[in-house]
Amino acid sequence: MLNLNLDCDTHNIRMDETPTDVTIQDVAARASVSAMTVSRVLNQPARVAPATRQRVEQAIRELGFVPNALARQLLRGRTHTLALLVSDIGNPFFTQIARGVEDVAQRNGYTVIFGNSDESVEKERQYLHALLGRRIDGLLIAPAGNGSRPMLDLLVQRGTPFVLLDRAIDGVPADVVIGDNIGGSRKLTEHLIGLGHRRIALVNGDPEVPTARDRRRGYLDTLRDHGIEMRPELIIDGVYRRDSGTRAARQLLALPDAQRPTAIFAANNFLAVGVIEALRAAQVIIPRDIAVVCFDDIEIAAALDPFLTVMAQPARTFGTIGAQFLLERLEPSLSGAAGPRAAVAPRRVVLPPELIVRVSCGAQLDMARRSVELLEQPGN
Amino acid sequence: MLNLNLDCDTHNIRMDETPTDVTIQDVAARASVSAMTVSRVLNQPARVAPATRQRVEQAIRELGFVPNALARQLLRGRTHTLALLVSDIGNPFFTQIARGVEDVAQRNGYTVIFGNSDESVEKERQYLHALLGRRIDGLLIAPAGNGSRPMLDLLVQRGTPFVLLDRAIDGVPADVVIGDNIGGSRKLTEHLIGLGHRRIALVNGDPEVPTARDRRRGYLDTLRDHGIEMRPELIIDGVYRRDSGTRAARQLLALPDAQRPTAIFAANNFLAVGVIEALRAAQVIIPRDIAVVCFDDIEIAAALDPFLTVMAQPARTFGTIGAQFLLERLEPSLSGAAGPRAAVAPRRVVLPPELIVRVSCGAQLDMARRSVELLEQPGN
DNA sequence: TTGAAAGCGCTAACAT
DNA sequence: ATGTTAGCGCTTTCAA
Repeated sequence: MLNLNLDCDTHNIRMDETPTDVTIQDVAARASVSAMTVSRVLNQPARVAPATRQRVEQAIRELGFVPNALARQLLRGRTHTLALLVSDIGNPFFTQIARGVEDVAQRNGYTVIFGNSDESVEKERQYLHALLGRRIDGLLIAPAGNGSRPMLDLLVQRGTPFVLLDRAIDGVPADVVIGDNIGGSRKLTEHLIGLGHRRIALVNGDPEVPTARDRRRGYLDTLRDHGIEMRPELIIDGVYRRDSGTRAARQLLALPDAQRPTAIFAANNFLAVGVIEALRAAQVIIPRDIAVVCFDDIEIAAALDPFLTVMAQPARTFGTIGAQFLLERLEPSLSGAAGPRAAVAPRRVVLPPELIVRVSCGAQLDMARRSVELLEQPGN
Repeated sequence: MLNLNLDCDTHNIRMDETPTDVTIQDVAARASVSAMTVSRVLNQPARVAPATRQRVEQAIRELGFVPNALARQLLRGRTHTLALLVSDIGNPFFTQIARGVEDVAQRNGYTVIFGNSDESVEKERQYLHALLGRRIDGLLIAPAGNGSRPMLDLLVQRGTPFVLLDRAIDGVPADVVIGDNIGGSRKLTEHLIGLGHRRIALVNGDPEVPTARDRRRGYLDTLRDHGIEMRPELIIDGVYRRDSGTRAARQLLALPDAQRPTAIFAANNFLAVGVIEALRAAQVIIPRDIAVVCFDDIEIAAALDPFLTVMAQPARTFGTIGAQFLLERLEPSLSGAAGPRAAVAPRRVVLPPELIVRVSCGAQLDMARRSVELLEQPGN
């Protein structure tokens, strides 16, 4: 695998030369035209004589000229750049959103800057400042929490359109794309109740986070509707992280037998993984000893373990719709030839999540067969 | 959950007013100083009289002034922006890399633009052009394939430093951060051979992709070293995607009994998931009927299913090291007060992956218990 | 310590 | 169809 460089045209690295940009002037000189003509070839090719155009295009190619977008942006006041600020880039939910945003943006000639606030309002603030400095045209943001308001107000003040993803914030006049956290939470809880569970624990994230609050609400409402008493010791707050789930599960397992839950509702995918880990470590069998359901999908895991019931959200769609909202504000022509200055009122879209119950009789038999044979010939 | 807006200071949306930028001039006027003074307050606060500075700072705050980075960049020729172009943002491997890059960049005052080439050289080309237009200072790229060369040559020509991540490309004079795909592949294959397997299938990605080529090589070399005959029908090429894995597994299952593999080596995490799905669908028990190992980690899944042996790569480190390489080229001062113009030769780092065998006797017993009880009381 | 002038690379608005 | 002028918002000289 030793690769001798047999290539002849390998360019040399000239780190020493002053990295002078190839400008439009250079191209103009090379093609014996004015800078304006080059500019026109770039922006309105039809308005340049074919012969001239060809000459200019060749010069561009020969010089490897790539127009400086900064200069254009400075002049036009538009950067054709969007930004997506999420609270956890490691979460597949946000990754999917990113795909959706990137897709729509790319198709419309926009570039996307991704940022990761790590659930920290401070980091979020830093990012926003950098992004505003870069004069992004619009922002999609999954706010770290209610502490994000001041920054959002600044955006409003500056007139930079933005879209709230996944988490709404009270009183912020912006488009919102969220999931039905209360409804999804209700369905998940009802699913458990329908299976006969009464002592259902909720392993939740930070109650400051809107989604966590709503998931808790759906859980509580459903218990109440079914006349099941809410038990404080079965509700554990934390953060949307694996270790938080592990800790919560341990705490639940430490309860006296009579109080221990028969089912655990993990309010988030990471929490669920943590919970499952802790349960296995404690030799607790899912779902025999304790059942587990979770809000958010764990796509890959679910493919490997059919015993996980999840509430899956159409994450990618969060991104595409959010990006479309933004683009409609940026280019009114896109919003279906709308009125001239019809300032669209903030929109709010609630995307319904989907309950995915993968377990089936067949799967169970499969699992049974699997483990029975397991001890005979381990081969992994 | 109906949120009446009780807030009084909610700013109105003024989409109609011309969104005139607050400029340095505005601040200067407000503070009764020249633009230069404001500029200095921003860049070299120490060189401004405290009294003046305070006045300026207040004006900045009052006007909500955020300096236009575009103008500064245009002037200075440096954007303090890096770009990360990966081939699949949905892959946790690249997500982890992104975290690493973002981390280092942020800490050094750089912004990162993420791009997703979707394994398409054409999309990659479009992105690169947009990025060059934006005058990024440096690029980290997991090239889509050997077809990426022309673009990389352009980067070399322009003198924009870049780092190749995960995939090296012959004859491109740039820093490289890759994993030991051959070595990792060998270990994985040896693991299977050690367990007694002889008919080991390889479910691989596109042979055009360097990592796929290397993983194949490690597999082949190991078979040869152990005197095991390579069987063409057991080597299936495809792409690094779940459905490709599913298809490959089906194909393998369709082989006559005598030829069917006893173990499958999935060359990538997504392929592995597809393979596992297909096997379960066919009532094939892992690892009794067929063992499965895979290159790349499937972190979450592994937490749920201990029967998966994987070759995990330190993805995040790929990102941090890559970003550091870039920054060292951009700001020589970072590279340990190196010589003035010591043009560092291209560096090549090979990060060793780690074999993770999670299955244990305890886990097996756990699984056994689990399924035995399963049919009695399903509760998920 | 502060200011005036010039210009980064590009394009809108006028010429021609 | 092509060219000229001016200036986007900022910072680098050079002066005061």
